[in-house]
Amino acid sequence: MPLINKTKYALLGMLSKSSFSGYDLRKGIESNIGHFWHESYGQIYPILRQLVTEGLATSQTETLPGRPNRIVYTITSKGQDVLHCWLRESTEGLPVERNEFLLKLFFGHEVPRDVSIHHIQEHHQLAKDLLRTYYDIQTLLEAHHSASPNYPFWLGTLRYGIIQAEAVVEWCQETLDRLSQS
Amino acid sequence: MPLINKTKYALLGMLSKSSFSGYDLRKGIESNIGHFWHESYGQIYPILRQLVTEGLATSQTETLPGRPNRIVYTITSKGQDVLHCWLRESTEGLPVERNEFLLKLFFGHEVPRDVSIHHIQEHHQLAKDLLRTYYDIQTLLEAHHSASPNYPFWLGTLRYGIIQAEAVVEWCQETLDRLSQS
DNA sequence: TTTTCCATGTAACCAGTTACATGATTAT
DNA sequence: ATAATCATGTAACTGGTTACATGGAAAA
Repeated sequence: MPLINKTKYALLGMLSKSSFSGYDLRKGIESNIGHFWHESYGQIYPILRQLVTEGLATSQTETLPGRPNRIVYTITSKGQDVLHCWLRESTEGLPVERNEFLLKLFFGHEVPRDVSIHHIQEHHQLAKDLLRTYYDIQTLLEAHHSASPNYPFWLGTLRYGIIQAEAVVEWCQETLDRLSQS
Repeated sequence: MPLINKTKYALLGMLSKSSFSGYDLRKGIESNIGHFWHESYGQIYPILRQLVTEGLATSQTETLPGRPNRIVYTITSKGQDVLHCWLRESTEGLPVERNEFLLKLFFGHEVPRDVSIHHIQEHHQLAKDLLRTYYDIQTLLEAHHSASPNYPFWLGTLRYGIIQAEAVVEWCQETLDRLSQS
């Protein structure tokens, strides 16, 4: 059993909603949870076959004329058990991710003040852009999925991103003020 | 030149403040920027020697009786140039980090409602604890470093953590409400 | 007396991305 | 004509952690 590789569960989670080929899984992950989760083909394809050998999914090859074959994976009840078991487990601690932007800011005294100010202004713009994207998604989510049983959960993950991005926008304003006047 | 390995710059940044041994660098990184940056010995020691061969740092071995030898590294002016050059570069994009907590929440409909609620309550507690830690650090920072030229930058990185943690606390309240009533 | 601290170092491993190969089809 | 899409797959690489080895000193 892997220590930190959660790709398996991300794939099982997607397969719990519907059957997918490897190719579609990648796209589905990107569009549904792409703001906090990525998977590359180099991970997806080997692990899908692993799921089959472990009995957590089955595969059927679709042959369509004039198109490449598709291998469609379907979760098994054993796969659902494994997914549910993982979903019940607590996530331990907040993992410390490396933040290169903060690393540069921390050593900001080494370079002229306006260098850091410029970095923060760029960060500010990124956060505002991201926020607008999130607001658009929120509108779409409400319009198309507000009746889905998944809605409160999907809205929850989206709101997480929104609140974080709003906080970053505020921080940029506050910090630009401080660096300008001190 | 490495594509994403920034350990070199983290080490140069620390060395720009003062000379360090590998052992002390680890501790210094942990206590100064440990909330957004980690380094392990497996990275530190090889890269320190690499800094010396690249002329970015020099090393002197300290021999003290009854203690293990220490190898103390000092940044060179070339090392400072390299650091300053990196500090001026823009950080591109916000890297998407994997968030296992959100992954579980996204698939929350697969398990009973109280499972997700429990996860959020735990997350809430973690965020509140982290926030108290940050507030304590803020008090210490103000008391001991408010006159330092580094102060606005160090405060900036700390405030970033505070604002993010406050946002998470708010989100937990909002989301617990929504999941309880819907 | 057992654990922790000091201090350096490396081998083995794990996770993950990138870049490529293949080749037909469809859109620009 | 050129590029993008569909679709699977893998080898090579990079980044990073973990676990261990060494061994004396000081603290619990």
